[in-house]
Amino acid sequence: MSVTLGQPPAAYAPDRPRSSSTREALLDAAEQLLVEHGVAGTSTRAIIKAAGANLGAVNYHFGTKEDLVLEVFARRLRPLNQDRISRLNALEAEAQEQPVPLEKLVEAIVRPSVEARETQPGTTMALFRLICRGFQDPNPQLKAFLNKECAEFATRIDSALLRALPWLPPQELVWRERFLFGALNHGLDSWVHFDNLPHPNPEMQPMRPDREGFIHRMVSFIAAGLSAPIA
Amino acid sequence: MSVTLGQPPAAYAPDRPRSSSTREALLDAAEQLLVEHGVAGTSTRAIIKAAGANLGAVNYHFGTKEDLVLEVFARRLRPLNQDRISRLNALEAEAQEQPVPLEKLVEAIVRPSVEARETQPGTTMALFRLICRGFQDPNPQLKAFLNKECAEFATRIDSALLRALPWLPPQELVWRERFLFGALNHGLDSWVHFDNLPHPNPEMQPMRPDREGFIHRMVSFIAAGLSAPIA
DNA sequence: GTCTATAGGGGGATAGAC
DNA sequence: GTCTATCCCCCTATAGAC
Repeated sequence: MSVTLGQPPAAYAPDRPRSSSTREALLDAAEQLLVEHGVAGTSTRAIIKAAGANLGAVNYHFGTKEDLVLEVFARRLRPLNQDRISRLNALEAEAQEQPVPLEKLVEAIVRPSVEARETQPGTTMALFRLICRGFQDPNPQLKAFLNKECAEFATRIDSALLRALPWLPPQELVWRERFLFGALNHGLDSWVHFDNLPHPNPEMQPMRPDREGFIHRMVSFIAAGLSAPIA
Repeated sequence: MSVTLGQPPAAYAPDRPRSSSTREALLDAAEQLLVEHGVAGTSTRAIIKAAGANLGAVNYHFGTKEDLVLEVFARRLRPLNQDRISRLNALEAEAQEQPVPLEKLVEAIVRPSVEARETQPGTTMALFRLICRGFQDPNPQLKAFLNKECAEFATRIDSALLRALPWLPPQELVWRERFLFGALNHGLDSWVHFDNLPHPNPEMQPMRPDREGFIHRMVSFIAAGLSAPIA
């Protein structure tokens, strides 16, 4: 029952987005689906379908679904934290042994997240939403992996903040940093997925600030919180 | 091949926690599993197994898995927001037409979350973690449902905060409230699931404050952030 | 109200052809 | 490196007995 003999094997989805390889296509497709549906809500089959690949390719390139998911996170987190560390290096070089001003440090945390779209080709803002959620994911392995990826930057920012806030006991900084990252993650999520739902109070109908306006608002709130007097 | 004829039908898990009904058992079991594994990571079968019930019971009492999940949230959110509104009423009565001080308002937001375990019998602290994650769940229906459940309190706290911060444009408050709830959710999550992982800097090895200490730290940070000067 | 049985659809992983 | 076929599992929802 052979027909049209000699026809070359056709790609299954000839108009799928072209990536440099199947591996990249899988990562790109997985990233978008994870953003939309979360880790537990995304199946390997959905990923391969969106990537125009097949089940075997996941096993070949990543081993398991979980390894693929971790690489999706790592691919974006590595340059993000590198950017943060570079900014910290620049600030500390500029300050010449003096403590770096608090607002500058907070900006070094916040800005790379907001600007990732521009500094990392292919990154969508929605990606950061995924990272935010990852830190609260029920899967403890994912949480541990993300913490490991951020460990170097975390150590650096800890000591810089302690120098900027010399009157603050280190034990207090630990908790304030957690509030900081909560505000950052949730605020960024709100900004990226801004939905102009009608507000009961028309005066408070939210407006979406531009990038610099958003960074400024975030830095102001966080710097004030970090500087709060202690009892 | 019948054996031990006449033996009464045994419960599948005779030592399971006794609730007032199958319905309550399902809600209790679902709540714990949702906290541990998230919405997409929790199956109806896992719920019925933990509750010592059967698949039909879910359909009978709730209709679908999703309806069960929404009721798990609603059962805890209703009294939580009632508590917040009651505190707000008391503060406004006490202030007699004057604006309520900012710290008092923030405490009315924070304290019911932290104290839910005591004011709502059966509530575990972990439950709040679930609610926090629900607001970032990929399922938009869940997010919309939670927003609806919190709408009354949200309206009330908006106007109270605007009175306490008369110099702050309402448009600015909108964003600061989002930072607020991010800090609250993430901070509470850290406190409830405090894991004493070794910190690279021994000085910053975190200690878990008691309930009042935690509320105080949270209120200080948030009140300072809300009061930050505007450009 | 409670339970069993079953329908009907995906799920992850892998073996082995090409 | 890529793909198909397949194993065996778990999923939700429902029909209908008790």
